[in-house]
Amino acid sequence: MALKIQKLRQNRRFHDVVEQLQDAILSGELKPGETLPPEMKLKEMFDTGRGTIREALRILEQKGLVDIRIGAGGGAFVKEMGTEKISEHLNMLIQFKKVDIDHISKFREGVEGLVAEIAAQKSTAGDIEALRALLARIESLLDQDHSYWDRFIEIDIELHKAIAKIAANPIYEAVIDMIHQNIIGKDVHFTEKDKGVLEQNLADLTAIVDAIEQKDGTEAKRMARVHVTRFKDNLANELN
Amino acid sequence: MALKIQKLRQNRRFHDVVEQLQDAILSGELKPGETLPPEMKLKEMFDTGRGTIREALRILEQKGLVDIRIGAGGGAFVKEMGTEKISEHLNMLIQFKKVDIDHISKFREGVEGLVAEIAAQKSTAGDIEALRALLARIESLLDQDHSYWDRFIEIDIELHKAIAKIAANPIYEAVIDMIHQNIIGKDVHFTEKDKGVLEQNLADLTAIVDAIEQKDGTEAKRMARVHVTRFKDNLANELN
DNA sequence: TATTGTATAAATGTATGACATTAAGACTAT
DNA sequence: ATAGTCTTAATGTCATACATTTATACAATA
Repeated sequence: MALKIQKLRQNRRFHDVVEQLQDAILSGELKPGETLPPEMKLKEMFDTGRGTIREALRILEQKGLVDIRIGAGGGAFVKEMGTEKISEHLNMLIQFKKVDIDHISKFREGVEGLVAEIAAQKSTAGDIEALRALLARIESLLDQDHSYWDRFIEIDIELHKAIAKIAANPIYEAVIDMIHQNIIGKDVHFTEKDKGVLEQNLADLTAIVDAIEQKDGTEAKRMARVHVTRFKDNLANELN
Repeated sequence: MALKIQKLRQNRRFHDVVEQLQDAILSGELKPGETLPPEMKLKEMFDTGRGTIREALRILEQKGLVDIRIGAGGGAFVKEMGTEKISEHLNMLIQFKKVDIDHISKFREGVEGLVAEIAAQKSTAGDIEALRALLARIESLLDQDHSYWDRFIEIDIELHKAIAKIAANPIYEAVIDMIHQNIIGKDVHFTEKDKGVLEQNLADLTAIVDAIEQKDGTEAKRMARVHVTRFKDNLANELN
């Protein structure tokens, strides 16, 4: 026979502790905001040394599952999970040169296209109204002094998130979120000469919303992809 | 002014240790394969207790930056970074959010479609050869006793991963990986009566590979989506 | 000669106990 | 009311001892 060997994982007690606590959290047995028992209690419960417990807690903390606060009323608080840790890793991969901006942009292009397409199929009148409100906010931004233009990206992202929300699939939302966290913090600043770029972006976004309103999935997808590509190119120029 | 406050991070010595070691790794000062100094040495170097060092090492390990082996010749080995942690976290995220199978499947449909399309554009003769080899393995599986058929899913996943590899974008690979992690462990078993289903699946996969070989991205995408959808439906029936 | 056993040493894994530090809350004094 | 002070519950850190794992060298043996 093929002799199926399972690499035997090293017996490490803290690993067991992590697993059990993680299961409790992911299963919802321990809800966000609640605290795990204090180290001394855990030490007794698992019948192990305090060091072991602490190593387990460090791992859970690094996984983003708990938040450890010291002092009275402190302890390990179960956290609402988000995408921070994922983008932390993404950033590490970028530093390690395993991933570059182009990879991210290409991925974003694909996913935002899918999302826009689905949103076009599912959108309601209320959804469109919300999107239009965001477009209006961008427009009013452009009427103001250019020192306000940095907020453009923020609202742009809000709009993409709103579209993802319409698609009504939490995985798309999470993935979109992961990508956006990576765009934020790039710290770009727009000057007077960038006005054309921003107007172009606004035109793109408007076209996407129009297509979604008309339930034209194909066009929504196409424009979303065009927009993302153009966005990346501009960002590359800004950072150059 | 807007008063930009930075939440003051709690003074925790192990955090400092992590930072310094992480910098050394990310900057390339410590290269993959090399080991950090042993705990006792680090303890001296940082002038701190061993527990503190160990907590720092646990964090680095969880970050996927080092691999800790015990025994003589062991230690903390700097790892070649990969995308595992990203898929691990994505996976935790959807477990935490209790995303249902249907959302995952719909997402998978979209992403596998994109990946197949890109792979069709980038595939080389060598790539096709590898894919054909996997198809052959599935075929030979079907010739055997049905007790072997459970391995079908494994190879199916291998094939999808191979396609993702051709697309040559680590982010897609990570996402595909996350999806597959979620499918595995469903523990389906095929019986004699499922032969038709498996043959259908094989036909789908063959069609995908054919399309990729002919650089027909549109068809590759279409078939990938069909395959994923059909796969889900069958799985649902098996589990029912 | 090839294999099997054995001793050694180098590293991580674990347990225990003591003390330091932090921060919330109660209580006091002004 | 506000500011100080004490108490206390928690995590943070250090030191020491011992357990366990594993690579390596070396010896014993068939």
